[in-house]
Amino acid sequence: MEKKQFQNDLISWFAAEKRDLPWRRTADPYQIWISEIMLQQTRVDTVIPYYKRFIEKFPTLNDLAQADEQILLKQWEGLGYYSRARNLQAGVKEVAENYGGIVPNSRKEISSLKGVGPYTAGAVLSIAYGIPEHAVDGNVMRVLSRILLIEEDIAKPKTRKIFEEAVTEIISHEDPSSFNQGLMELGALICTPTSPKCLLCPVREHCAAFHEGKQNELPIKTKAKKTKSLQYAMVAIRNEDKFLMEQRPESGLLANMWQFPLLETAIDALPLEIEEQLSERLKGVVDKAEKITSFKHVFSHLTWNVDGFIADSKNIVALDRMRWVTAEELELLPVAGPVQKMKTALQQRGEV
DNA sequence: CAGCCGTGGTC
DNA sequence: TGACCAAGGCT
Repeated sequence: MEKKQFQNDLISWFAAEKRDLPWRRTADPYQIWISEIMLQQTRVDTVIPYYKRFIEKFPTLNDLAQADEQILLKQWEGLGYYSRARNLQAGVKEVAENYGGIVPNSRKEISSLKGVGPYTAGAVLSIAYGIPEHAVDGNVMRVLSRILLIEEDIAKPKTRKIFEEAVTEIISHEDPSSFNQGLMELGALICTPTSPKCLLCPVREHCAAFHEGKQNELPIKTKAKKTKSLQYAMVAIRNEDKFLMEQRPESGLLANMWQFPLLETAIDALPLEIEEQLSERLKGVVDKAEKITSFKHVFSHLTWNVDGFIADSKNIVALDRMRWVTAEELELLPVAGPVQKMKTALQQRGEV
């Protein structure tokens, strides 16, 4: 491949066709960092409103470093992968304390920050600082697997190294930012997973797969395993105008997010069984349980089948990591998808 | 390394 | 409707 010509074709196309995205209107390494974390495994259209609100709420690195975790998680609510938010804040605090508030500009230092892996390190270094470092994500592996006809399985972790070496070899030293973003933009707009638009591709003369007619066979990617399924009862326990909420554990699924008390159950658990198990756990009396909804929630690696109940209680004292809240206070707690679905069911009954 | 970690869109 | 996908990182 003619390296120089490839760089020119890619960068020229990017200059002409790039989308006008909010994080492309700033040169602030902190704001670019935010965008890269939000974009991990998440679509551009989904990220845009979150990014705008987030930058408005936490305009500077110090604003985020000093933020309350509940406020931060509330801003992240609905985006998913909530450990990203907590790792991001941990990384930002490190920069505030150990780097004088300046995002470090070496791969070694920036990679030591919580939540910053090989991709994000290269993205921030190249986009914010113009340093010719590789930033290999799913787009880049798909695009280069076709251009360079690489037939390694991109689902395997060790394959990423092959692409990092390839990018290091061909990256533009004049404009590494446009080069890296150009590869990703090409993957998003032209060199898509299915039916790539080769006739519109600015670098198709450099593409080995196109010449061989193999663009639809690449990349090679083994399939994911199917997810496990779990059955739960989620119970809105009411005492006058308040509901009992509990905060999930500090690690694992939906860490530190809030939920209505949750009980792993057999399929079609009866209201009486729910009352009994909850009274036992909460050391009080839970009664008048009534099923009000039933839904499925699919996570990346498992599925929750949830029966939603409403129940009464009079003498329950909030235990560790629990709190009685009004409908108004409930709106301030960060909650994930399953609890949102429960809140919707409660709203339809006029309970909140 | 494999498994864990969310959500919403698409075909 | 199920399977796959989208600018990954942590353990």
